[in-house]
Amino acid sequence: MDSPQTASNKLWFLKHIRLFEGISSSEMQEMEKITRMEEVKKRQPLYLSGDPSSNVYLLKKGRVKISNTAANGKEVTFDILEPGEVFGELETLEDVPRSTSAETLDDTLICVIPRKDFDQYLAMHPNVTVKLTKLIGLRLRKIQSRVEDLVFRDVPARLAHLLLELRKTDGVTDKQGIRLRAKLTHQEMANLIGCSRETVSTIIGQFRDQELIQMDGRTITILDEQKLSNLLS
Amino acid sequence: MDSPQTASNKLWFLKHIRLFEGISSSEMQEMEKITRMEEVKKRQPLYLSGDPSSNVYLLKKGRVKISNTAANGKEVTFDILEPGEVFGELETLEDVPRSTSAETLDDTLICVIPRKDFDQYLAMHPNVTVKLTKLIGLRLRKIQSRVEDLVFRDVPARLAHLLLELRKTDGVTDKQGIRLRAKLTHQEMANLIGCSRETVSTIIGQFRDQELIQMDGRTITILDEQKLSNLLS
DNA sequence: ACCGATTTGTAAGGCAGCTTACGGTACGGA
DNA sequence: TCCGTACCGTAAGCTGCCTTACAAATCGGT
Repeated sequence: MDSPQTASNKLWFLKHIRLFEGISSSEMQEMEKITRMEEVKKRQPLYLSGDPSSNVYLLKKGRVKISNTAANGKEVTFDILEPGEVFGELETLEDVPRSTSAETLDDTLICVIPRKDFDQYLAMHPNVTVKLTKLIGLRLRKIQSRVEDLVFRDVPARLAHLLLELRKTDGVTDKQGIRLRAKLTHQEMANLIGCSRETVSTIIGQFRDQELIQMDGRTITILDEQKLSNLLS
Repeated sequence: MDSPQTASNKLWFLKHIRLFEGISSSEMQEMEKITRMEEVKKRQPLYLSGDPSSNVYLLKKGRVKISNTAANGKEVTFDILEPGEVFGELETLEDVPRSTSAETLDDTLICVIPRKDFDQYLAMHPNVTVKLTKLIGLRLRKIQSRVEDLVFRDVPARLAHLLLELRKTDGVTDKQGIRLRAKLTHQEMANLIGCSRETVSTIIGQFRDQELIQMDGRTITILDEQKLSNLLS
């Protein structure tokens, strides 16, 4: 087994971070110098809304949930990040408190970069800054489409949309259909599409009855992608 | 009256663009060279969703609405831009089709920058790139809070929130309270908070009855900011 | 100052999805 | 393999908002 604590391994991991796609390896080496690698167990908070924005993170292994919780306990999930993503950089750019919380969903491996070092690094590596701008731009477009979903679509359509999105990042084709590795709870799906847990249960049940999906324990398999797409209308 | 077509005036305007806050005037001069100034009458589309992303825009005078329309004709408004904003740069960064539409609300003055020139300019002016990243970051946080609004709050709270936000960019204090220069129709407010026009009419009526706001024609004056804030809870 | 076009006010009826409630099921740690 | 805890399924009742409908008011261009 590789030991992820070694510097050589850190470099190997950096290659798989989207921020460094198309970036020279000497520039990655410089980034390597300012990062600290950490293993974080599942279900651990990395930061909470309101915290000072002292670090930027690179996700190596496992998934991280970016969310926010209202006073009454209700939660929205903005994104579930897969390995390769940068996160936590938004607020550090302006040095304002965290506007979201981040929590690991699995046992993860993350790189931690102190805010100041990240700022300095960006100032010295303009092409990485351009890449970062593009990544933030992609995220903006993604969340714009979340707003459209909430305004234009009802819950069945939003849920179908979620499943079809998960298929892209998380789907594995097998004999019956496309299996989603995600294993989200109904509550987590509800937080992603903005509805109650009970409604997700009901609609998932309808999808199962209509043989659009199949459930094996907590694993979802998409059986009929076409009919699911039709629900988006 | 100043003639906005002259180069000297273009430069004067650039100083008032947020993207160039803290940027040297020699760098602004270079930007000046690649821009084309245009006057656009009110209610004109600048681009539509699906169009090729050929230009970036700087808004000098008047307001521009960034929105999207569903197949059934329903519309979401993502933002109403005030003078000083950059827009249309998101999709040009990646050279993908427009994901939103842009339309003037007033008679406007805009600067048009061809995509390639903007790209080149960014490559040569890293500090402007950093500034752009920060601006896009701010927009991302703004739209995240729109998602929170849609999920956490009911229509009265969302409308109160909208009015309080408009007060920041658009509010003028006068003897009765804070007058909003915006003059939005109920339909436009509905598109901003994700509800029907009729519901806005009803809730605005209730706010008036409770003397939280006052209406003079299409002008809204906030009478009791405190009580309006309480509605956000 | 006029007139067509746009916007506003209001109200009844319907329904999607929330809330409340509770029993059953699966999971994961000891 | 047991047991506590978390998650799931389902259903009845409620409600906030949408839809439909139409009349009144206001706007803006000539």
